[in-house]
Amino acid sequence: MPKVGIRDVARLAGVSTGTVSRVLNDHPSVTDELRARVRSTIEELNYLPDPSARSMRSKVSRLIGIIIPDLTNPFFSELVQSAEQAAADHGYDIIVMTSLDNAVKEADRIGQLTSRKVDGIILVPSNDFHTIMPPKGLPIIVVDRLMPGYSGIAADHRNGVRLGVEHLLKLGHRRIGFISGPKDSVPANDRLMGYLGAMEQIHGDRQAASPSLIAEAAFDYESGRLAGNYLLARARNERPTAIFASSDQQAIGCMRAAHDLGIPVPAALSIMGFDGIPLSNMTTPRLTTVKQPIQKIAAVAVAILLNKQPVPDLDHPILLACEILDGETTSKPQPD
Amino acid sequence: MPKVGIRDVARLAGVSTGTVSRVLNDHPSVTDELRARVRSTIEELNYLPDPSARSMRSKVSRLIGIIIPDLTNPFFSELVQSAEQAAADHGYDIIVMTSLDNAVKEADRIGQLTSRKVDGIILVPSNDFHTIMPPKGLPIIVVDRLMPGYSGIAADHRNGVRLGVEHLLKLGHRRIGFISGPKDSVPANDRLMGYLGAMEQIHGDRQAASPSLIAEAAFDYESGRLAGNYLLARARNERPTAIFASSDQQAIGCMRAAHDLGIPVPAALSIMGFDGIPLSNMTTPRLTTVKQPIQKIAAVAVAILLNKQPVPDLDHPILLACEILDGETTSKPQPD
DNA sequence: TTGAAAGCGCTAACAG
DNA sequence: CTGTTAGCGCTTTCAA
Repeated sequence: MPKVGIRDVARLAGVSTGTVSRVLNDHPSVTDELRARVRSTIEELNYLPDPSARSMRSKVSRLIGIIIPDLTNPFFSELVQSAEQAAADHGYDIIVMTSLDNAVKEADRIGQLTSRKVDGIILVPSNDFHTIMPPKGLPIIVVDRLMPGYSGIAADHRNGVRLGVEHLLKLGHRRIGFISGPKDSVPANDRLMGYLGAMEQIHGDRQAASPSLIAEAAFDYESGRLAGNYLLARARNERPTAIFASSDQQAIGCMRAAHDLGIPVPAALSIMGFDGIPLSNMTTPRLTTVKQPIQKIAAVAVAILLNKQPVPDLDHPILLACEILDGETTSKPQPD
Repeated sequence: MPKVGIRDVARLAGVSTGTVSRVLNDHPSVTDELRARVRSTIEELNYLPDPSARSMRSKVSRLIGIIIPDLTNPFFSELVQSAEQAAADHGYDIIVMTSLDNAVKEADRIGQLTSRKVDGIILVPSNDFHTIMPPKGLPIIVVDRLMPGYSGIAADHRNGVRLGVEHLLKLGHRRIGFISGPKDSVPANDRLMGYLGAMEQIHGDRQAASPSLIAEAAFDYESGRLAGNYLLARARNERPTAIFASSDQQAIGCMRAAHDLGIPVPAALSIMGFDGIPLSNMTTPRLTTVKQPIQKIAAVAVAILLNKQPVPDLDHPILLACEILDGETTSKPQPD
C-alpha cells in the first residue's frame, strides 16, 4: 500500500497540488465547489499530510515544547496534562522535557526544541536558570516561576496566600505560623508577601508576623516536616495555633510533625497548604488548601503561543486567581 | 543572521554536502581527517541539522510517542519522566499524549503519532482499548497493561504481590484481606493471582483466601476507602488483621477507613500497598508497599524501540521484578 | 481563482 | 572514500 500523497489527491480531484494545499491550509481563495471536492477526495483517500514536509516549507511544526523541572511533582504533571489537552484541541502536539532543575540540561533542551522548530515553548525555569537568548521568532512563555524579561503567566500566589491566611484569621487564629519556600524562589517570595500582607491587617497584635513564626524550607514533604517541628516544638502558649504552608507537600509533612508531637489536627492546630494537588484530598484528615488554577494557566499559555490571545506585556505577567479548597484541617483555635 | 545549512558547512570545510551528511550520520566510510575537519566546522558554525528535512528524507524522526491514560496518576508521570530521560540519552525526544481512558481519543492520538512519523510508540492502553492496527513498521510497545498480540513490558505484578503477601504471612498474619483492582484490568488480575497464589501456600487454613476477604475496587483513593470500610466493618474476630491493597492510593484510602473506624495502624491492622509512588512515603504512618521498577520499565521500553534490545516475543512479555519498600504500616498481628 | 514550477534542507544512490 | 545529483512531500511565488 503505497502511501497517498498530495498529488494523488490532486489527480483524483482533478485539480493541481497547489489547490489541494490551499484547501489544506484554509486559504480563502478557493471556490467552495473545489474546496468541497478536494475535501471529499481527501476523506476518500484517507490522506494525511506529512508534517515533516509541511514544516520544512512552512516553518510551522504544530509542535509545542514544554520544559519543566520535574514531572514527579504533581503540580507540574497536572500542568503538562492540561497543556496537552489544550494543545490537542488546536491540532498541536506537545514535546515534554524535564530539566531536573539543572541549568545546563535546561539550556540543552531549549536548543533541542529550537532546532525542532517548535512553534513555542512553555518553560518553568529551573531554579538555577541562566538567562537564555532564544532565537527571536520563537515565543517562550514562562510559567509559574516568573522571570523578569520574559512574558509570564502564573497563579496569583500573593493574593492566594492572603486569602488563605485571612481564612485562618476569620476563624479566630492570631498566632499563625508560616512555612515559606526557598528564598531564592520567586513564587515562594510572593507567597511570603501574601502572608505578611494578611498579618499586617491585624492591628494591635504585636506578635502578628513575628519572625519566630516563619520557617524557611524547601517545598517538599520532609522539609515541611522539619519546619513544622521547628514551629511546634515550643511552649504551648507560644506555639502557633495555625500554620500556613507554602505547598501541600510541606503541609502534609507538617501534619506528620504535629502527629509526632501529639498535637491533634485540627483540634489543637489548624493547617493549610497551597497548590491543591490531588494528594491534598487523600490525607487524613483532608487538607484544607489554596488551589492554583493549573488548568487555566496551561490553557492560557497555549492560547498565547497559538496567537489566540495577545502576548502579555513583559512587565505585567498574567496572574490568575486561586481559590480555597475546604478540607478538615482547619477549625477555631482552642483557648490558651 | 541567515541560518546555516549543510552547504555552508560543506563549503567552509572544503568538502561536499554528502560528506557532511555522512559525518552527521556516523557513516563509517569517512576519513578520520575529514571527519575531524567537518566536525570542527560544524562546531564553529554552530550548525544544527534541520530535523524536518532530515526526517523527510530518511524516514526517521528521532521522536517517540508515549500515550498514557492519565498523567495525574503518579505511576504514569514517573513512567513518562523516566522515558524522557532514557530517550534524551539517545538524542530522542518524546511526544506525550493522554487518552483519559477514552478509546476514541486514544485511536485518534495513535493516528496523530503515526502521521508524525514517530519512530515508535510506548502505549499504556486505555481501559476500553479497541484493537488497533498500527501501520506495520511502526513499533508499538505496550507497557503495564499488557495486551495479547502486542509486545509488552511490565512489572511482574503477580510475583510482586506474592512477595508482599508473603511478607504479611511471615509476620504471622492469616486473615489477610485483599483489595483488588477493577476486574477488567489485566494488571489487576495479575495482582489478584499473586494474592491467591500466596494464600494457597497456607495449608490447613480454610479461611486463607475466603471470598469475603476480597473486595473489588477501582485503583483510586476513594474506592480504596470504601473497600477498606467493607473489609473492616465486621466483628473483630472476622475482620482481617492485615490488608493488601492493589495500589498505594487504595491503601491510603484504606488507612483512612481504618482511622474512621478507630482501628489503629499498624497496631490492630497492617496495611500494604502496591506501586511505590512517592506518595507512599508521605503518609502517616509511612506506607509499606511493593515498588514497581518504573524507571527500568521505561528504560527497557525505550531501548527496544531504538533497537538497542530485541523486541520481546508477542507471547512472552518482559516482566521486571518488584521489591518491597518497608514502611510503618505493617507489624505482627494482635492476638484475637 | 487556479496551475505550473521552483525549491525548503537534507540523504542516498550512483559514479568516479 | 568522496563528490554529484536527484528527489522526499509540501508550500508558495509567478503567470495565466
